[in-house]
Amino acid sequence: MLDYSSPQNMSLDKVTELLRSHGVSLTQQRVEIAQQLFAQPQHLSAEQILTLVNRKHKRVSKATVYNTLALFVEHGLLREVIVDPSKIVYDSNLSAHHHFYNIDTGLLQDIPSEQVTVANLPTLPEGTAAAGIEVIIRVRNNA
Amino acid sequence: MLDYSSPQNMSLDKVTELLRSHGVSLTQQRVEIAQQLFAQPQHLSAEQILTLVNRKHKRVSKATVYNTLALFVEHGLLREVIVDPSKIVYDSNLSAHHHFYNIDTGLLQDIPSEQVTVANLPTLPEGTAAAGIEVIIRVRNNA
DNA sequence: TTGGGTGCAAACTATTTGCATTCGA
DNA sequence: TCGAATGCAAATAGTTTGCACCCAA
Repeated sequence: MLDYSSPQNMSLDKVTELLRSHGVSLTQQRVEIAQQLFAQPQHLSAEQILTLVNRKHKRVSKATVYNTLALFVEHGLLREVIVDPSKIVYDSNLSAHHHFYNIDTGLLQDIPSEQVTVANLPTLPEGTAAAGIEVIIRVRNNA
Repeated sequence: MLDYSSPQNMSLDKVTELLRSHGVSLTQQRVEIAQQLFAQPQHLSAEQILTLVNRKHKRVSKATVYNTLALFVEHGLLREVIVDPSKIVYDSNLSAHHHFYNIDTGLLQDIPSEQVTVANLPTLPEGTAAAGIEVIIRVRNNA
C-alpha cells in the first residue's frame, strides 16, 4: 500500500525554509515528519506517517505525530481529506485539486483542478465565508 | 441542536410501503427508526437517531440503530455524508444535492443540485465506475 | 418453526489528553 | 534559562462484534 522504496527525503535546507516560511518553529521531530511528507505530493494517514518516520530509528511518538499534523494543517502546510469515516488522510499536495476515492480499495487519487469545472456557485449561508470547495468522486471497482 | 418539537412521524402505512419497496423486511425497530428519519429530509448522527427513537420509551438498542442505518444505506434509503472525521451524518434527503458544511458549528445544509454545475468531468480511473459525485463547500463563520 | 433480527456488554481503533521530562532559541 | 514541545500511558468516543434470546413470516 505504501511504497517504502522510492521516496527520498526533502533536503534539510528545503524543509527548514518551508517550515520557517510558514511560521512553524523547528524541532527534530517536525523536521523528520516534514521531510517524509514533502518528499513528494502524497496521501498518508497518521499511522502511516508514524511508521514512515520511525522506519529506521524510533524517534517520534504518536502524540507528536498528531500534534505536528494538526500544526501543519493550521499553518497551511497540509490539507486534511475526509473521505473515510475511519481515518483522516493528510494530503501534502498543496495545489488546488479534487479527488477520486475508490470505496473498494480506499485509494485516493488527485484530479487536477483544471479537469473539473464547478460553476454557478450558490450564495453562502448568512454570516459565513467560504473555507474551501471540495469535489469528491466516489468510484467502485468494476465487477 | 436537534429540534424535538416539530417532527411528526411518517405514517405507518407510508413507512411500510417505503421499506417494502426497497426490499427491507419489517421489524418494530426498523419501522420506528424509519418513521423518525423519513418524517422530513434531515441530517442526523447515529447518536441523535438513538435519542430520538428512544425519547419516549426505550425500545431500540445502539447496535440495532447501527445495523439498521447500515442496512438502509445499503438499500438506498439513506445516504452517508462524511464531512467530519468524528462522526457519520445520515441524510434522509434522497434527491440529488450537495452540501455546505460549517466547520465552526458543524451545521450541514443542503445545496440543491441545480445550484451547482459540475462540468468537464475527468475520465475515471481504469476499471472503475462512478458511485457518486459530491461537492462540499466548507464555510466558516465571519469573525 | 426457524433463520434473521435484536440487545447487551465487551472489544476495537483513531484520536485526544494529562502530566512529567526534555529541548530549542 | 524557560516556555514550548515531546513522550508515554491512560482516557475518550464512535463504531463494531460475539453471542444468547426473540420474533416476523
